Amino acid sequence: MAVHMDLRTSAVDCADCPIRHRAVCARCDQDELAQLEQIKYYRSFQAGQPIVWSGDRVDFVASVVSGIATLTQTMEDGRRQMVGLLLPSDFVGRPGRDSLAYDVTAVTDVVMCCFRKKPFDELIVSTPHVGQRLLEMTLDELDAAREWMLLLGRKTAREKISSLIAIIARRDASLRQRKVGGRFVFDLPLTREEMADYLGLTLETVSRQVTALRKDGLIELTGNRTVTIPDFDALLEQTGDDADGGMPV
Amino acid sequence: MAVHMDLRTSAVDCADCPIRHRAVCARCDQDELAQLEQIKYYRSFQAGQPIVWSGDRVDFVASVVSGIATLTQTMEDGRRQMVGLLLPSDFVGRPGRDSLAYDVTAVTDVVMCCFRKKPFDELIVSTPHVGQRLLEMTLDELDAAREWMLLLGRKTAREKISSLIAIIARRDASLRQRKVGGRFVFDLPLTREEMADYLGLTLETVSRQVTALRKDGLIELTGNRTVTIPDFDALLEQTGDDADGGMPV
DNA sequence: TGTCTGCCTTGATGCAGATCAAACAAATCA
DNA sequence: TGATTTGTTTGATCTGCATCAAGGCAGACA
Repeated sequence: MAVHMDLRTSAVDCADCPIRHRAVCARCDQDELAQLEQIKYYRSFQAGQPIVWSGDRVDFVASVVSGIATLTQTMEDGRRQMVGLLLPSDFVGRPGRDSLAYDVTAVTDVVMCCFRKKPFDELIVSTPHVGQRLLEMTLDELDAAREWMLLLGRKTAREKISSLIAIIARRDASLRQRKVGGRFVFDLPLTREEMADYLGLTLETVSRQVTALRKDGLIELTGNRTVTIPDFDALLEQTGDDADGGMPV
Repeated sequence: MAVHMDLRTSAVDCADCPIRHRAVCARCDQDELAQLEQIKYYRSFQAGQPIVWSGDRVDFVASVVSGIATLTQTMEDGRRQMVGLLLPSDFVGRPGRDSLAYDVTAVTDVVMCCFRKKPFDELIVSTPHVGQRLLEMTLDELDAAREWMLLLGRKTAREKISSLIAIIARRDASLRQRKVGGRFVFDLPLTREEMADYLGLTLETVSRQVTALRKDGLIELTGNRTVTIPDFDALLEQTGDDADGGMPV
């Protein structure tokens, strides 16, 4: 078993921060940034470690700086549904409430930029740009959640897998500031089981459908995790979404 | 076919508004309210009428004053998934973007309190309380969407129906400022097909499961729409959620 | 070197819910 | 008054995915 420890990583100047222009602080001016800097600290989590348990009191909100985390809901009998996938710059926590309704788990090693909750809540009231940016990010997440609902409620297993691969490819491209046209290579950050939890399927069905997409030439696999999409548009046709499929950037 | 017309109902003073204390204006002081009053107007929609089409340009955001509306996403081949259920005081529209990613439809006759979009966007920047309240409401909606995702991805048909009935009962009770304990009577605002669209089922399955719940004595029906819940806790046990199930008010 | 252990694949079988089909009930209309 | 429409129920059958079960593969560790 790995050492269970929360590393305090050395502080990073906001000016050098890799997520400076996308995170909740994106709109802040120098003055606001200085205030945030006062209440921030970094925490690291190892792959597989819980970050927050559902219902537990948390005294911080945070941005993902690097790595990937998930939000999951679990029923009493163990059925699990992923309800959020957090990539760098995504925000965790709920201003004005001191616990979350779902578990937050580090999928890879994760570094979070945490803000002490109470002063952060006050910042939302006192300075405009944090709240405005948070509203915008929350609206984006709501849109994503609604698209996810369509996937869960109405798509077939094959459409679900194709959609997930397309979503991850797009977010990966966006983080790396690339475009997904033509041939595109990236790493799946999730195991088959995590993909199943995302999609409302079993891991066996995920495995079968991934194999099917591979056999149909829509994706290529190097090992279990590295995916090559030879033709992004061809993959999109398998998702069930209409051609124009929205989502700018 | 009914007359297709947008009624301009007579203006209502915000002070007398039935949703004054719950809507996006809940936190506003007199001064802010006066500014909102400047840019607001009422619109009525008849049951079944579209309010906004996905992708269309909209020049307003709005609160539902009375009646019920739905947000739905539709795939090319006609598969439909409801992604939002709007009751009085709920908000429609996306500040900073001039179209929506889903259709908005009046289920019953609906009255909306609309705000012209451009000045509303400016209000969000210039006055704090509208943006803060909107953030809070959006976070609530996101939580609800995530619970809905668990329902869509992992619950059985019976659990879905029980959950939907419990949700509607709770929201109905909240609007009427009652509690749902013991025996509780209310009207289902949705047809079987709309329930199916909400739950990611077919209308036949909805019908069968409603019948099953009735035969098991968990609900009683008067006509197709009026539901009596003789024992709310017994119904909750069918939802698959853990006993404490969260959600204050 | 062998043997765990975690993750993935593949096969056989079963079932919940979809699909197809028909009939019923209540409301609206001619 | 009967005819049409809209929403609902019920039955018969089908099927996509879950479930149950085994085995494969690569990296970690003794």
